[in-house]
Amino acid sequence: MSGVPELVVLRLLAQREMYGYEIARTLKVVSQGALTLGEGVLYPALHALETRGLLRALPRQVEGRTRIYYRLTPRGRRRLARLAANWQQLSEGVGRILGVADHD
Amino acid sequence: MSGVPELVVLRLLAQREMYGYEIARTLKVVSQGALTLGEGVLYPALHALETRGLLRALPRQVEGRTRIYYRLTPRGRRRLARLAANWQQLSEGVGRILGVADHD
DNA sequence: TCCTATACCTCGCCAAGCGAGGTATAGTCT
DNA sequence: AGACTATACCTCGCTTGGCGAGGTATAGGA
Repeated sequence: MSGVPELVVLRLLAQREMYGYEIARTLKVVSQGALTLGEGVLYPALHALETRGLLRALPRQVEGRTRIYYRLTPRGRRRLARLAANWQQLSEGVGRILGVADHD
Repeated sequence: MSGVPELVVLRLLAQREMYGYEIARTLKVVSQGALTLGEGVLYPALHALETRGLLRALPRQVEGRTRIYYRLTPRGRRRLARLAANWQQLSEGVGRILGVADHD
């Protein structure tokens, strides 16, 4: 219905390349704790997005640790636009329902 | 993650008693088409909500057809408050992610 | 040595979403 | 009479998604 994890991951990566752990941290900070993706959600999501050709994986060695940076592909960018529009719709729709004084 | 169907159903019923078919129609109208619950979502949701004691079912015969009106219970009202707050949180969180100019 | 932080991963469960199909009545149109 | 539309309910079964719990490994500080 909402596809929030996919949406927010794509949105962050539209800014710049990031690796999984970083995405998780950033999400928490930017959303002020309102949005937290557990690793059991995040990593499978990243793999799925890569498989579907929306992300490119760029593994790098940094300070002895492996980081897999992800970069948005053009398809990913289009997908993001679609999902963002959907979210906007949904969000406004729910907003209208929540805000009904009364109807019909 | 979002629990949108449950939220909007409870919200509508907080206004007044309604029956399933009516809920579906109203949802569509009020949300201006942004939000549509198929019957495969709506009816199971209503049954679940009733089982969990958040709704009371009130079957009535109207013009030769059976309508099952639903009324919010006090527990349903509390649940609605909780879900609405959650939604608010989520919605704002996603909003912040979508609106990032840049961070960190 | 041990703990914490960083950084990745998968398995398996449960819940949710949702299309497709089914039943039945009332009213309208041909 | 027959066909079609709108109303009104229902369930089955598939697929997706979310998510906790667990596992591996390195670096650095106590």
